[in-house]
Order: sequence, then C-alpha cells, then structure tokens
Amino acid sequence: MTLQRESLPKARRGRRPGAGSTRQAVLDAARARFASDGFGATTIRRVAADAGVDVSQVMQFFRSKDELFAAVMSVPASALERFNTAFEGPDEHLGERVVRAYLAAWEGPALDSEPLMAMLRGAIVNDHARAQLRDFIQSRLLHGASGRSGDDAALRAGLASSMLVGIVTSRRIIGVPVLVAADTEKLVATVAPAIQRILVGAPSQTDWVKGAGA
Amino acid sequence: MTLQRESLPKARRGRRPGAGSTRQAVLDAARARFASDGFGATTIRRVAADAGVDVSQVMQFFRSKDELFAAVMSVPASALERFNTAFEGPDEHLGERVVRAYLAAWEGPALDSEPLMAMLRGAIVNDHARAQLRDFIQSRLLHGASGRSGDDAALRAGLASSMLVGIVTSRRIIGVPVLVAADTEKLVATVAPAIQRILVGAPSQTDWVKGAGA
DNA sequence: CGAAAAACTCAACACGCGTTGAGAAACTTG
DNA sequence: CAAGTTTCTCAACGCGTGTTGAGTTTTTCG
Repeated sequence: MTLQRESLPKARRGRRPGAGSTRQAVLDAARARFASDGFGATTIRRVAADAGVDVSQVMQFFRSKDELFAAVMSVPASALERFNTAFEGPDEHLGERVVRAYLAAWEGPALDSEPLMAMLRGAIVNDHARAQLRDFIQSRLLHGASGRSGDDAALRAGLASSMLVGIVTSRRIIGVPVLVAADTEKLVATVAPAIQRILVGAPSQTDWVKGAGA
Repeated sequence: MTLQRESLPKARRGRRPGAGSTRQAVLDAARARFASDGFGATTIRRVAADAGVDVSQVMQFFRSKDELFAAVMSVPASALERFNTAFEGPDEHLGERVVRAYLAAWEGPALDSEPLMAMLRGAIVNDHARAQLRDFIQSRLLHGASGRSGDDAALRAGLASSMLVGIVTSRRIIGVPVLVAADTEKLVATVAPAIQRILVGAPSQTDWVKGAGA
C-alpha cells in the first residue's frame, strides 16, 4: 500500500479537484440560460448569479463564453442514438418514427432537450452552434442514405430533417399559435405521411399512422 | 404661384427636406447588413460606415436601432401578394406553386429577399422580428384555410409554411451542404408532393410536378 | 504541522455598444 | 443679403460586456 504511487514520476500533491459541485451548478445554469435566452442574450454574469457563484469562477472552469457554450450545446448521445434507430428501421412507418423522434427530442425532459434548444437558438449567431446544427442535419443523411432507394437519398434525408427542424422551431421558438396549440399526436398524424413521402419516394393509400383516425 | 402657400397657417421656410439620398443609402446599407449579419451582429456604426455617413445621421433619420430594423424588415408587398396567389389557386399543383413561391422569395433579387432574410435572422433575438415571422406563418393560414378541406386546414397551412421556412433556413443560413448543392428544380420535384399531401389531405399516384421525371 | 494546490473573492480593465447634444455647413426662402 | 430650416460633423457619455489578475481561504497531501 505504501509503495502504490512510488513508481510514478510526479505524484501531485495538494487539494484534489473538489467534488465538482460548483462546476456542475454552473453547467446546469448555463444550459438552462442558453436554451431559453439564446447565446447573445445570455451573459456570464447571469449564469454565475443563477449558479450562486462568482463571475470569475465561470471563467476558471470554462475558459471563455464560447467554451462554456460548447460544453452545454453538445447533442446528448442518448438523443443521437434514438435518431439513428428511428432512421434505420424498415420503410414501413418510417415517417412516423422519424417525426416522433424529432418531436420527442425537443419536447422531452430538460436534460435532453435543452442542449438541442441551445443549439437551435445559437445557430444564427454562433459559428460553433451553426456548424453543429449543420452536422446534425447532415449526419442524418449517412444513416438515412444507407440502403434507401435513389441516389438522392441523402438529399431526401436532409430535406426531411430541415422540415422537421422548421416545425420544431415554429412551435418552440417562434411560437406560432396553431402549432403551439396542436397536440403531438395530431402533428404526427398530419406530418408523418409527408415525411414518409420525402424519405421513400413511393406514395401509398394505406394509413401511415396507427391511431390517426379522425 | 405667389399665393400658393398663402392660406397655410405656417408657411415653412428654409431648406426643404433634401433629396433623401442619404436616408436611402442608410436604408440600403442597413438592409444588407441585417440580412447577412443578423440583428445582434449588425452595429449602427457599421451601417453608417457602409453608407458613408456619420453615426449620428442614422439616429436622426431612424430614431433607434429597433426602428431602423423595423423599417428594413417589413415583408415587401409584392412578395406577400405572390404568396397569396400561390395559396389561392386550384388544388392541382398547389404544392408545387407553394414550394416555388417560398424558394423564389428567399432566392430572388436582393430587394425582395433581404427583408425576409433579415426577418429570419432576427427572429430569434428580436421581438419585433419574431412577431413578424409568427404573423407571416400564421397569415398563410387565412388564405390557406379558406375553402380547403378539413377543419384542420389552418394547422396544415401552418405546418407547410414552417417546413418550407425550415428548408430555406437550412439552405441559406445554416448552409447544409446537400441542400446548398441541390438546384431549385430538384428541390421542387422532391418537396412539392409532400407539401401537397400536407395541404390537401388526399394522396394520389399521379405526378405532381410537370417536368419532374427522373 | 507545513507546504502545495485547488477553490473562491474582490476589484478592476479595456472595449464596443446605442445614444445624445452642441455647433458648423449647406440650402431655401423672404 | 438675412433669416430660417435642415443636413451633417465631432466628440463624448453611460452602460454592460467578456476577461484578467492579485490575494484569500479551504482542502489534501507528505
């Protein structure tokens, strides 16, 4: 036991990186602020106040406002995986699965949706956010294009992704009344057939959504 | 001629409001800046420099940055009318007409597209722009809902508008490579059937787009 | 304990922003 | 010309921002 670290060249002494509760508090406050106020309107001072921490602490843990934003905005792996599985399944009900995945991702629990909201709100003013959103839409293509019909499968997947992001934006950021008022099932029932048509070219007369009856 | 202004209580003398060339120059510079840089990143100093004018002149003609932005961001009546006619026609080829109207509006000549771009870029950070975009999407409903099928025609029109705005955003602001590379006709051919399905519920096997053959 | 390292506090800097006011210059009338 | 009115110039104010550095406290180790 005594010679456990003996061989290490530099045994670091002193206070170990603490429990990290402060850093986590800053991260939580920043995620909420960036998601609801956007990148430009979010100030480091406000984040620090929300976390009950000095301004300078924020700069010590995350070196700049951009790095703090980058730490917050990363698309959670869990959400990413759900998108992939939605795209990978069989063609039948593909549109419905994809629409549900997008709506769920942006309306689910805060820990999953807030980073996506921050990305969406920051995409216009922050280069990193714009690149991330671009890659997010673009990356759907790789999963959407594999094994799908035409050579334009990538374009189709990108279009579907853009359209669904547009719907989420209108609903959650712009606040278009008709979309805000509509419940999720109604949206799925209406949008799923169109997305299905975008992704797999062929039209059909069967019902696309399980319980979509009027 | 001499008694032309005689009856007026206050005959205003002195220099007449000049040719207004300066005001117009400011307006043009502001429109371009707000469209390409967004509301937050556009500074009055930069607009003044673009127009070759002192900063204080901008504040004299337009009383504040918000009022300058409002003067720039109004949706041009010509574009608005084209949207309405696109929605009003017969159901046949409705999707194609609507898709073409949206794409043309944001990719046409600068004088028409720049205000729309400014509105889109400002919608996240500026309340006025958000309200304008909200009304823009919402107002399509009034024209889209009249005489259309179900009672959810308003929702369908709002969804179609949101989806098309999403495509334009991905293409012109986010810069998704696949969408940037695709030419307009390809986009119309791919998207029109889906929009058609959103607007008029019924599916069909016929080709929606005239020259959309593979 | 005593030293090292991290966590934290406090105060300030430099910068760019929107905005304002005073005054000179240019032009239009009587 | 002279008075009146507008356009333009110049300089500054106040504010909030991201960011920094010095100094203090607290914890962890030898």
